[in-house]
Amino acid sequence: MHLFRAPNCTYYTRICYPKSLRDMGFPFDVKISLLTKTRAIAKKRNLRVILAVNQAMDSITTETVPGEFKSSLNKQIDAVRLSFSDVSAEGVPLRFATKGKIEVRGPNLAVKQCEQVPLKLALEMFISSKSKEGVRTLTVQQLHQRISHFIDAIKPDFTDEVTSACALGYRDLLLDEGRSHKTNKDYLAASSQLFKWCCLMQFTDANPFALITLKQHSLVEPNSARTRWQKRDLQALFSHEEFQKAENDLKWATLLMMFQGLRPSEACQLRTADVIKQEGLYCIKINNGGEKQRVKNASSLRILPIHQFLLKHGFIELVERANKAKRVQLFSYIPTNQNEDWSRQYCQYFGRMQNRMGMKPGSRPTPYGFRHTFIDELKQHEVDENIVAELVGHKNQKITFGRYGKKYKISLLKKYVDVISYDIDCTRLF
DNA sequence: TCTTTAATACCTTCCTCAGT
DNA sequence: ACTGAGGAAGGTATTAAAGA
Repeated sequence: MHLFRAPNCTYYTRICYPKSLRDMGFPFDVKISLLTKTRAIAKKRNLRVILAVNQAMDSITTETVPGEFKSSLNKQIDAVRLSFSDVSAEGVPLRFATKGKIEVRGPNLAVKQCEQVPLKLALEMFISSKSKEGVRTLTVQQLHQRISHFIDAIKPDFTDEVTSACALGYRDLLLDEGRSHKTNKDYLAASSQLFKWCCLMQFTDANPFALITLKQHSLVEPNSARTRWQKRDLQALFSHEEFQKAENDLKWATLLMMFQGLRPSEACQLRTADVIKQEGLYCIKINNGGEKQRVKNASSLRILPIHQFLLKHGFIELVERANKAKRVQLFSYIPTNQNEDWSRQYCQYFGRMQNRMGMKPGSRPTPYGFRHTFIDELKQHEVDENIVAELVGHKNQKITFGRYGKKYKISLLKKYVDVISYDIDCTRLF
């Protein structure tokens, strides 16, 4: 019997049976993994597991059937592991020394003393704590909305009233209400987050949502979740008078998505200064240098050579005109409402235009679909996944640091953006 | 043990509807 | 046309489990 340590504090305990037992027909050994914050906690927990296994082994007689013993041992080990949930990550017991009295301190919260914490108060405190984490306001708003949905449905008054049975009942209710699988998962995750926080605050002993799952998997294939634009859709769009008479901003933003694979918001927030020259080639720099300009995440930062189609139809001239007019933003789109949503105006104009074209919401391809189309076209042309990932700003974990870590040359990327060709007639567009 | 793959948690953005 | 609200999906990081 020995302990060894694996990276990131996963501790494995491997228990090898003594030879005498192996001779009796116990050809297996037991492997237990424990994930903890510190080595000290892992050691303590391992000792408890080993104790349980030792006790079980002592009960082995010549009558013991190996298969049955294995399953009963597994149950005992699980029971020990489950008992760890009464201990927080730092190894501090969650139970109070003075049970029932709760003391809360926070910058904006007076010291409170009460027998139980009202759930709505806990929610407000959680939300206020969450909004300090530097996440987008919409994220916090969405969390609030989804947890409120749970509270309104089940109507518990206090944090410690919520049992796993309540949580399960709520799950069933969600399943009846007919949202998508992923949305249901996110609803459950929101409430789970609240109770996780309640555990840390010592408002509750356990997270009632911890073991609640949805089981049935989403039937939607990940790569067909949103429909791409087929070539005939693109041709129909280009030859439709609604698109031809649309504002230039809308046309150009659309072209940027089609030919460069930009996200709608990335196209809408482009500045004139983001069109640069590198290695002698015109490029678009996706960055967060401007006022209110932002990127989705670190891997979104990238420099893209501009596609020949855009060059041919006057993209550089457009930028130069904007420069001459001393415009900071390339387009007239501005981040609207408190969410500072850059793509909203564009997406709404585009959606209304599609309505006029007779394309029905829900079944029509959407602006984000241009990005799917871009990626899919490159995929169909057997372009290396790493190249595509870099063009669209995805993180690619397959590239090993130090070996393939260098960025591709702009001239190489240029060769690949130009692979895009939709073969559409655009003589009347410009 | 070490590596690879699958599942989950969490955050951000996009899409649509209804009210004004 | 603009907003708020809520549903839906995209995407990364972390964690669990399986494989070699």
